[in-house]
Amino acid sequence: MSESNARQRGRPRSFDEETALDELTALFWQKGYTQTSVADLVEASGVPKPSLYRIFGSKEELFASILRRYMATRMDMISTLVAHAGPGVDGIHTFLSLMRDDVVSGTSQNGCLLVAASAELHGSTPGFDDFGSAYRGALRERIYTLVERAGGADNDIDQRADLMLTWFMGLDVTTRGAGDEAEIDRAIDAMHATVDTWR
Amino acid sequence: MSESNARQRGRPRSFDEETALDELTALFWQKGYTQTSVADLVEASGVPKPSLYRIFGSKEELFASILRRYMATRMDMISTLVAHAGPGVDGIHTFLSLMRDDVVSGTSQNGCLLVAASAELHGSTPGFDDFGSAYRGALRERIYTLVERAGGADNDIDQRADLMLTWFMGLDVTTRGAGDEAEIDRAIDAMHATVDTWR
DNA sequence: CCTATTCGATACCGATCGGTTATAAATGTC
DNA sequence: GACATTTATAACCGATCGGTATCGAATAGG
Repeated sequence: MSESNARQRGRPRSFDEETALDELTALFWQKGYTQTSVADLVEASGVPKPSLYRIFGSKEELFASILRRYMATRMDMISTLVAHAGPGVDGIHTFLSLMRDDVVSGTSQNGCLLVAASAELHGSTPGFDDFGSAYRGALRERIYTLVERAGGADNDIDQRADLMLTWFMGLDVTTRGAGDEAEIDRAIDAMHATVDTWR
Repeated sequence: MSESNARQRGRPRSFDEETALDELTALFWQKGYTQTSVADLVEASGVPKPSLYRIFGSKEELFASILRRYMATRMDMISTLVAHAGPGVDGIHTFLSLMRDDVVSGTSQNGCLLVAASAELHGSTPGFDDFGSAYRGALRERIYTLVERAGGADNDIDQRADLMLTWFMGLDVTTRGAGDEAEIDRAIDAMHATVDTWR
């Protein structure tokens, strides 16, 4: 509570922190963690280098902050999609259509940042593996509620959620990997067809 | 034909090229392309640095050679799995079981190198995106023949192959992302359940 | 034994890496 | 207007990056 508007004395910042975080996120998203240099970050965000380190500590801590922030907004977005999807098998179809919009022409044209980051940093930079499994866990919860509202036996619901979760990560890979629109549509249509058998 | 045994004059090499390639592949596979330095490669493979550059040209060309080599062996392996799987829906179940062995205790515990590489280098290092789409294309051919032998309408076969392809990439992500054995089993069991509906 | 040839060991290169250290420029407070 | 405080500018740091050049060691052909 006492934190907001607490910045009064001293020279004002030349950048907006949220805007800068958006641009930092976009750059990491495009090029990956390792391939993005601090000089790149400074140039793209307009945040001076000493300020970057004063605020975030290091490149690694900055990336961790960005991943946390991204995780929160992405989970909010997926929760919203699930909420808008409605109940029943039709709700899943609606959800898939909404996801298609985001993947084809929305913000997720480079796949999921968390998937890319955990895949890139696994085995070389410890402390980032947790992001990947946390993402899969949070994503599964939302997919589960979506699938649950379509009915079926408990065991079926679990397995359908697991299938859709794994499929979802595969769609991320396809999206990032320069997959053209037709390839993405084939992947999504295939899921549509499978969902149809859940009626 | 005239190429084999052509290396005669000059000081003999202190390393076996195929063995070295295996170790270079393993290192790139673990740490990713960017996070692996040439010094790491030299240390892990035993190939002196000048020899690395004399034979492969550059780090980037070396990685391209390794990806081509990996692609060939991986496709051979998957073709073998498909061949051993046999016809019918049961063949797909067998295929999934064989895949599980490779993912859990085989050579693919870090996921697919091509998936990781194209995801890492996309957007930063041009010329590697093709590997990803080529991999998905070649993989889809093999999955298609597997699914085709289980029967069904042409349209169904196409969509089932697309589903299984996307699922497959998702399994790669799960495998690489420090997914424990139980999580991998859930992903595979979910596919088993879906395949059961194809009878 | 001499030469051509191929490779290994070592040192080296400029560039870039992530990160820091002045010092000056703005602000609010009094 | 003096002062404390926060930020921006710019130069700078050692380390490491990918890549190369030099030179000696090891082989085959003659």
